[in-house]
Amino acid sequence: MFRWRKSADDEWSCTLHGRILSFRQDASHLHYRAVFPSALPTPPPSNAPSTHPSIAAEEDDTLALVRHYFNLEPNLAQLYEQWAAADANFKKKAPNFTGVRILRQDPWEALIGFICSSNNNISRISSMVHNLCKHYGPLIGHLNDEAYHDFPTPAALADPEVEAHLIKLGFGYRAKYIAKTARMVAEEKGLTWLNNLCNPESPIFGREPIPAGAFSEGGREGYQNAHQELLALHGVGPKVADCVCLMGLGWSESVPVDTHVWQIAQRDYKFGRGKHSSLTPATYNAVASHFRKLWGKEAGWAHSVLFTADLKAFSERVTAKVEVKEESVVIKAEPDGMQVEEILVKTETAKRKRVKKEDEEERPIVEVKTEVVTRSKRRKGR
DNA sequence: GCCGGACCTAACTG
DNA sequence: ACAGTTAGGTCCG
Repeated sequence: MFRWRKSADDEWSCTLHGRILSFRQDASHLHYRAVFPSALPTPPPSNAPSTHPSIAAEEDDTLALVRHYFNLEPNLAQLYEQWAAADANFKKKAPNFTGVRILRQDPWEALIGFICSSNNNISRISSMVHNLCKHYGPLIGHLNDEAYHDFPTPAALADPEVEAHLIKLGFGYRAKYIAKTARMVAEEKGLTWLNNLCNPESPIFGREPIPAGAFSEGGREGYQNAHQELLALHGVGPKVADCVCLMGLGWSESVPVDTHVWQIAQRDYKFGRGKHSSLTPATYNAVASHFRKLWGKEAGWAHSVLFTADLKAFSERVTAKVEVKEESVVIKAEPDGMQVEEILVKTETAKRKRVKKEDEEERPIVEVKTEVVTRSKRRKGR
């Protein structure tokens, strides 16, 4: 999710499953197009007569991929109602705060991305992930003269010289985390090990859903197991493990407790005193379990909504404080579909710019709930 | 199990 | 100009 970039006015692009996906949103629809690599590495030699072989509509899985990736199935309104009914603070802090969905990202990419995220800021995380793709990921194609690479495989990052190179690229101490974790996954545990930690209800793209176990305050058994297993990797603590569980493995009850959530827990949920005065592993579990008990099986989703709402409120307080006289333009809603981190970057940079440079003309602000996906446009060749 | 400190980096703060 | 702080933590002793 740290890889999405603005490819044009009002258009965002990223590689996904071997193709470049671009999105544009208007008042009623989310438009997408997919650009496939002109020369696939393994083209079936049997049917390669045409220089511009178009993919038959039946064979194009892009729409299914998009639906899967953006996790569009769950009923947002119903869930918001449920969370608001169970939690007065949620009701107060996150009303009408639509447009936050939990992406179903590739487990391996999520793992490395969140290892990069530790004690770090989003713009640097993005550039780090971008550098991983640029130097170790296969080239998929170009868009507006910009190269688009896929995320590197575990084997590509397991190369012995990776760590030194990443340090040169400014990864800091995370270079070692990435190199070690890549070696463990590539040479020891295997990528299937990681993928098999997925919630069977929302498996990696292309596989059939299978019911998962029963929900409890500590989370389903599969979730607890996945969280536990991930902790064995270097650079993966409880928070990163939960991020991977939630956004890479589809365990919706996972509640990542970072410093910000910890602040919220102390301020609004009576944590931070007595036995839970500091964020120890025990406190971490208590906080996460408390939110699971409160919000239920989709606790991780509710957590992201509350988190985003809170950060936005904070951001607006800051803006109001710095820029007292200008209050005409207010960001009203986030574009749907983007993952939380992505949203936060955009709002914050937008606000910063406005405050500092009086930069007008930011991204158009749309109040939409996009549930409809239409207009498949496909391109082939170059 | 719980604490305190170190840890890469870049942008921001006083 | 420049030390201190912060950013969606983790590891080590």
